[in-house]
Amino acid sequence: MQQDLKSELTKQLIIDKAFTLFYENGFKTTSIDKIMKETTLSKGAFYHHYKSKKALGLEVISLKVQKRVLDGMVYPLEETGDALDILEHIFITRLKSFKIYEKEHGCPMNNLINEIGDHELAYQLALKQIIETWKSALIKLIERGKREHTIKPNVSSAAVAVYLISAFEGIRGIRKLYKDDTILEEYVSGLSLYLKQLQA
Amino acid sequence: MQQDLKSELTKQLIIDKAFTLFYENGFKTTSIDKIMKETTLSKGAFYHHYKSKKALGLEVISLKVQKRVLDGMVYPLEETGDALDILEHIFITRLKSFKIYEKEHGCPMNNLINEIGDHELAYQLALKQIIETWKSALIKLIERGKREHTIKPNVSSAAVAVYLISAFEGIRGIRKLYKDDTILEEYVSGLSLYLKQLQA
DNA sequence: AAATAAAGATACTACTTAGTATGTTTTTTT
DNA sequence: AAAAAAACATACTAAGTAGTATCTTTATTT
Repeated sequence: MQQDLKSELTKQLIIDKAFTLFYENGFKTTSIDKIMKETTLSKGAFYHHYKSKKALGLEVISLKVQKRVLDGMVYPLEETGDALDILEHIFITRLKSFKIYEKEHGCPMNNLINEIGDHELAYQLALKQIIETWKSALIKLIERGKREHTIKPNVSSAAVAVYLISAFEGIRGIRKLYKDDTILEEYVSGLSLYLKQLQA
Repeated sequence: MQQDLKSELTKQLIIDKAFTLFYENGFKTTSIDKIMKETTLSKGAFYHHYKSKKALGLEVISLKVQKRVLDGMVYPLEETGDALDILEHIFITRLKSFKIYEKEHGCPMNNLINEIGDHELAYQLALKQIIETWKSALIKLIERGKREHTIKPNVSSAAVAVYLISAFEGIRGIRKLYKDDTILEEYVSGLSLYLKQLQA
């Protein structure tokens, strides 16, 4: 196989397996050995492509974790239509569409924020960048809603954005503790109310 | 020293040091050796009092972590006065009163929820119980607010309770990524708005 | 085709981990 | 005061950890 392509495929394979193991079992308790066992490649292969576990962690965050948030929570905000409807759709419909697997294991980003968000500046920056991108996209949509008179003008867009993100990440952690969706439905109900009150 | 008192003091010492290390460095990366080095006692002493690290973790949750939440977030809900004022005071004033240390390291309970909330049923149950207690106390206060006509009657108390808890835990994780309080102030602003809209 | 470099494998080091076995010291019971 | 039990200490085991050194295999360049 062509060398640069082979190298790229191997790195992607490592990143994919690493992401899944980090998500299911946590970052710190996932060893390079466990990751490479999943890829059926060797430890030598890993250290040929990455200089350390930290370097891998950063790539997993900036590639896999970021992509998930962008695809699921950011790009959909850029659609056309009523701003509040879009918010409702993303924060509620999407939450309800999660598989049991995703409900059990929470949000990959939030898991990392709480596990390693205060340990290394590099992780902090990589994770913060995702949050900032998300927040900016939310603010942009809320501002549009104000201009189009579907959202009350006298609310701080940044405040609403931060409050929406906080509650969403919070509930994804808390849901892990439960075996059914009651708590999710209560969150959805609380959020619906919140969004209705933003209506112009 | 009297034996049962000595035993109790040693266990308390271990739990205290364990809580701090779990909080600062995470549960999984805190070893029994590190904990016992802090106590200046030996590993033998540890395994005389606890049968495993898991047993210690459960005691830390049900004693230290639970106590913190009860003292800071639950008991104050039982005070007399306007229900919304109490909510505002606890969720806002308290958040602002946190030391840099607590802002940097987030919420001990939320850290544990996200680090080990999906790993062991026993941890899940212990953490869930704290959330349920908190939620019940919030519902009780909101119900009182409705009876006293300070809170709108047509909102679901459980939904509001869950939404408040979610956002609070969420922001305490997210704050870890930042070096200043801007994000906290935006959260507070978003929450203020939310509470005002609950006013009867 | 030969030389070179990248990709990957194997075997290691030095260290950390939870937990155990067995010892000594301190307190309590008789 | 002697015996028993609890509190604690020391030294270990077996398994796991990140990372390195050195090898073989595969692809690229000349």
